[in-house]
Amino acid sequence: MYQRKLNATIRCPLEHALNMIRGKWNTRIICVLSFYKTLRYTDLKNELIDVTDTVLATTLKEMIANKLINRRQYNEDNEILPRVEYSLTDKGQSLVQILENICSWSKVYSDGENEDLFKQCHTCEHY
Amino acid sequence: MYQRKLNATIRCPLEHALNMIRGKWNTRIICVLSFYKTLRYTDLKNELIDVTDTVLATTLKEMIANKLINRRQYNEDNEILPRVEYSLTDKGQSLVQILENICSWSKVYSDGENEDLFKQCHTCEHY
DNA sequence: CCGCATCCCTTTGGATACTG
DNA sequence: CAGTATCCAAAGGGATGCGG
Repeated sequence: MYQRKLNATIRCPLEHALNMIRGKWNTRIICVLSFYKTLRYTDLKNELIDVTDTVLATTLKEMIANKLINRRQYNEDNEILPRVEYSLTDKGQSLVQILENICSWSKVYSDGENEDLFKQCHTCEHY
Repeated sequence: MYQRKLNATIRCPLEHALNMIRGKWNTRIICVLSFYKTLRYTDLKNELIDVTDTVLATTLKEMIANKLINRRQYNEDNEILPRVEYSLTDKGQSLVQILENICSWSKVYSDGENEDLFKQCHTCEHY
C-alpha cells in the first residue's frame, strides 16, 4: 500500500478521502483521465506538465492502491516495449463531481483576486 | 499572507480551494468551529488533540488570510491576559457542506476497510 | 492568555541516471 | 515504453522556551 505518511494521524472518513487527493498531482491525474478516459503512461506524462517519472509513478501506485485508477497492461508476453493504459475506476470517476463542486465554490468565493488564475482554468476545463 | 508554498504551482480554482484545506489541521479547525461557533484560542487548542502552538497559530493565520476564519480580540487596552475569539466566516461556513459531501463519499466507497475509522467518526460528528 | 522565535525531524517532491 | 534506484532540496509539522 503506497499511502502518504500523514495517514498515521487520519481520524475520520473526511480525512481519509482528502488524503487521496492531497498530493500535488492527484487531482490533475483525475482531471486528464476524466477527459481522455484512457491514457498510456507516456501520454499521461505529457499531459501533466513538468511531472517527473519518479513522482508520477509513485502517485499512480498510490491512486491504484486507493482504487481510484485502473492499470491495464498489454503485451505481457513481449518483454520489451510494454503497453500500459490508465483509466479512472468508478470510484475515481465519482470523485469528479466532488472536484467540480469544489471548483465552483472556489470561483464563487474568489474575491476578484488572482483574476488570471480564475480566467484561465487549465485543469478544470478538462472536466 | 501566510500561504503554503505549493501555491507557487497552483494552476486552477480547484487547486486554489484545495490548498486552503491541505494542512493537517485546517479541516479539523473548521469542524470544531462549525460545532462550537466561537472558541477562544486555548479552548480551540484543547479541542484539537495534540496540536502545538506553533502549528495552530500558523494555520489560523493562513486561514484568516484565506478569509475562512474571523479573529476578534477583546481587552485591547489591557496589555496582559488578552482575549481572542475565533469563528468561521460565511465563506468558511460554506465549506462545511462540501466537507460533508466528501465525508459521505468516503463512507460510501469504504470497502469495509478501516472499519474502526468509519465507525468512530471523531471529527465528522461535529458537523 | 495568546501567541512568537528558534531549532529540529519527517515527509514530500524532484533531478538524474539507468534498465527489462 | 514504462518505469526503478539513488540522491537531494524544500516544505510541513513539531518541541521547547520565551514574552507582552
